[in-house]
Parts: sequence; structure tokens; C-alpha cells
Amino acid sequence: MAKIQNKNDAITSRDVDFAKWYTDVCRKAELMDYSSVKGFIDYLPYGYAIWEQIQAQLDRRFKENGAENVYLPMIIPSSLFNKEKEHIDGFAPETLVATLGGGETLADPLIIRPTSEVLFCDLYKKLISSYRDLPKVYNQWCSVVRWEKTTRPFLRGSEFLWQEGHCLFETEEEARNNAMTMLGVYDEVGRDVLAIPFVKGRKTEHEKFAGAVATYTIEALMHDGKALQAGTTHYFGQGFAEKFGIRYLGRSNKLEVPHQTSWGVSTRLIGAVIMVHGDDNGLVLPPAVAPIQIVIVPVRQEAEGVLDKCQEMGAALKKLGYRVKVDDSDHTPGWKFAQWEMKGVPLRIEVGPRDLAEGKAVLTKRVNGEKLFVKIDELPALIPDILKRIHEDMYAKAKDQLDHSVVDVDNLEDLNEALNKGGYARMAFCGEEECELKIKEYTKGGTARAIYKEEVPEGTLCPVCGKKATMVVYFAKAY
RNA sequence: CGGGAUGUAGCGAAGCUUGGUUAUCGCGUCUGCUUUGGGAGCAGAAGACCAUCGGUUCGAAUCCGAUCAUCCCGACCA
Repeated sequence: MAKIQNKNDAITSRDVDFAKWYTDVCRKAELMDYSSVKGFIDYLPYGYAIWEQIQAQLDRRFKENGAENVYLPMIIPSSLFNKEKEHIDGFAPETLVATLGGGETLADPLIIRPTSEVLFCDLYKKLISSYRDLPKVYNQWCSVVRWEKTTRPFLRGSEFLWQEGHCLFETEEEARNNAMTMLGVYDEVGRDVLAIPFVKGRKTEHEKFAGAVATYTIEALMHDGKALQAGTTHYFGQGFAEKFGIRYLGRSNKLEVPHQTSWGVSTRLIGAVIMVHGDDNGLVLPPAVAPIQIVIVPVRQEAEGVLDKCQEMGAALKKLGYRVKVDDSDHTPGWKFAQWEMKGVPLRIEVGPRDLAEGKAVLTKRVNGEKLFVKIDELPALIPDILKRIHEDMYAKAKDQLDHSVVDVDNLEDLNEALNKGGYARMAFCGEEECELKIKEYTKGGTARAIYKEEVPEGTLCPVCGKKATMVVYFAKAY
């Protein structure tokens, strides 16, 4: 029987206080710590290792799609930043600006990048002169700073780690395809790596990125019923390129302006993993990003052969490429079980004298507590399938929750009721900003997350203004 | 940025109303012995400029002011 949990180690129940549960998990799974500057966090090894796994998975796919990595400065001269009016109107309120250098006042204050559109434009202006220089598919891994008013670990920080792809193409078609391709990459990483299903689609005018022609998004559903924007891709048209004077000599010997895209995901994905999969025992990590995929816990490790067997199994599994930890610390087995559950390790293997005698081991899946009794000799051959099943179970669980949350409504009262329950509600509307703002006010925070369909049956009216509806949109309350 | 709450050892708290020797307790940590299949037991030990700065006072964790940080609820955004 489970003993009474140590009060100090217990985390707040998910259903009692979801926000508290979230921060408890972040702290107690040792993902991060608060730094001494508001909104800036210390990434601890276990949390950073998750990010490294996510990075590796994304980076490989970006490169498969033609991306090359670059690194641009973290500061932008304000004179340069101010070139694109629509863009700075979106970002100016949340920039951090350096005004002193070496104790001297800077004539042109330096903005710590909140995003690097203008730096990429500045670079591309120098690099592009012929259609032969296109396309350019550059990506940057870096951190950006936005002076946020309220912050939460991984979900919203004054500084966050991300990647930003910035690309130039000859034609609108190529550029639009790139925005969709990268949205597909994000969606795939969600499905195959993070075990997170997304709602995806174009953003409404009101929600789109400052300076973009079109913004596309992937939106996840958290366990508390709120949506989380997990990544966006943008088609910029030629707006930025024109402002920054990027031109090239085209195939017909005329000066042309390239078509531009950008795309990004951030450490917010870590927050999504926590809030989609986590439970009252702590973190639950999908095998593909877990810093430790398998933890081996010896039981009565001082007994003849137990620890040796564990080390031997650990070494064998490591050799096969798995991330394995043999916990030979002198805590009790019960403590270790609880500890590694807190940290979300997908698979636990227990080996004790009894198992040893029978040549077996006990396997426990973090996602559902399912126990398997397997022969130690057969273990290496069974692991791939077991981890695959864990991933599939996690995805199915999340997909089920997402699918069950979606309801179709056709008036404001039903929309409000649906959004208060949590999850997504689909409703036709006209797409006008004014109506979107009214919806937000009426539902106390409901926003358009993504466009579900770009067309509606003949005669469908917007429930807000009564004019012709033009689209069906996923609405939700969001982080 | 508005409303609310909080800040005392690595963690969680008591003490503050009504100022007064050496700041209390639990967990964790360290040492030793016994333990080990769901957060072990006993014994001993170490660990705190009471968030920061300033003020009131003979004397401040305690009263006053400012600042900083964290959490929650709004408004704003990845």
C-alpha cells in the first residue's frame, strides 16, 4: 500500500489548481529555476536536455527541407528596427533597449532582438543580387527578449529560446509553399516526437503577425481546456523586402522583389509537453524527447548480482542507442519510483533478487502505469516496440482529449458556454476584427485560434454582426 | 499595466497583532548503525546577514516607507 506522501514532495493536484500544478512540476522535476531578473529563468540540465532533444528533431527536419543555420547579432540598431512601421508597431512596446555602451550614451540605441526579421532583411540585402542567389532558406537558433508584463516558465518569458527561419523566394507560390511545408514540419514533430496533436490553420487578420500577409499556426489543447499557440509560420509577401530594398535581377533581366517567409517555434513547446501529458504524479515525457528514456531501478541492490545485472542491462541498452539511467543511489526503491515518475521517464525497469532468480524484469510504463513482465534476455529486442507503444498511447490519449473538446456552435451564447467549459468551439463568422473583439469581450477572453474552413455554405451569417460569414474558425481561451 | 496574495535555512512553514537574550518546527543534507518489491527507522551534527534599501526606536524578523521578486485574477503578447 502506498504510504502517506511526504508533504513537501507532493505536488498540487492538477484538478485542484492547474496553475500551481504546472509550476510545481517545473520546479520539482528540476526543469528550471527562477533567476534574479523577472521573467528570466535558469534552465536546469534536465529541462535544457529536453530542449536539446526537441532542437535535434527539428533541426534535422529543417535541413531535410533545405534550411541552413546562421547566427546574426542579438542587437538591432533602432534606426534599422524603425524601418518597418507595421512591424515596429507590433513590437516596440515590448523591446528592451540598450542606451549605454562603455559608459557612453549611444547615439543610436541598440534594441535587444524581440525577433530578427529586420536583421535578416539587412543581411539579405547584401547577399541577394541575382535570381541565382535564390531561394535562401536560413534558420537561426537563438534567444529573443520581449519585455513581457506577466511571465510563466516556458510559456511566456522575457527571454525565450527559439528558432526562427527566414527565407526568400522568387515567386509567391514558392514562398507560400515554404510556409505550408514548415507548418507541416511542426505538425509532424508534434505527432511523431512530442505526441501532441494540433489544430492547425491560418490566423485571422486580427491574430496574424505584425507585418505578415498570412500567418499559419499550430494550436495545442492543454489539460485544463485552454489552447496554446505552439508555433507559427508566416508568408510576408514583398512588404519587408520592399521596405529594406532587397532586390535582385530576375530571369527577364528586370529588378524584382523577392517573396519572404518566416517560421518559429520556441521553448514554449516544453510547456506544451508538460501541460498536455503531465499528471498528478508529475511530468510524463514522450520517449523521443525524454533525456532519460529508461530508468533501471535495482531492488535490494546490495543483494548478490542485482546491481551487476542492472549495470549490464543498462550498458546493453545504451549500446543500442537508448538514453538509460541506472539509479544506484542509496535511496529506497519506493523513493526512486516516485522520483523518476516525477521526472516523467517513459519506462522503468525494476530488477530485484526475485526477478533475477527467474531471469525476468518488471517494466512499468509511465503513461498509464501498465506493468510488463519480460525475460531479461529478450529485453533488447522488445524495447523498440514498447517505446513505440508508449508514444502511440500518449498521442492517442491527447488526440482523444482534443477531439472530444471540439464542438460546433452557431451563436454567441453557445460559444460562450463551450469556451467556459474549455476546449475548442467552431463557429462561422465574418472575419472582421471588430466582431472578433466583440467575441473576446462577450466570452471573457475567447479568441480566434485558427481558421478551420475558408468558406461557408451559401447564406451563412456572422452571429455577431449579422453580415455574411466568410469562414469557420476555431475559438478557444488561450494561454 | 490595474486588482489581490506572498517573501524567515536547500524546501515547506511558525513567530509579526502587543518590538526585548542565543529566531522555532518538519522535510531535506552530513555521520553512524539497522533497512530496501511504492517516497524507511533510530542516534548525533551542520545549516539563517529574517528579500533589498532606508526610516522610527535604547533596541526591529516584528512598526513605517520605497524597491525587487514570485504566485493568482484581468488587460497585452510566442
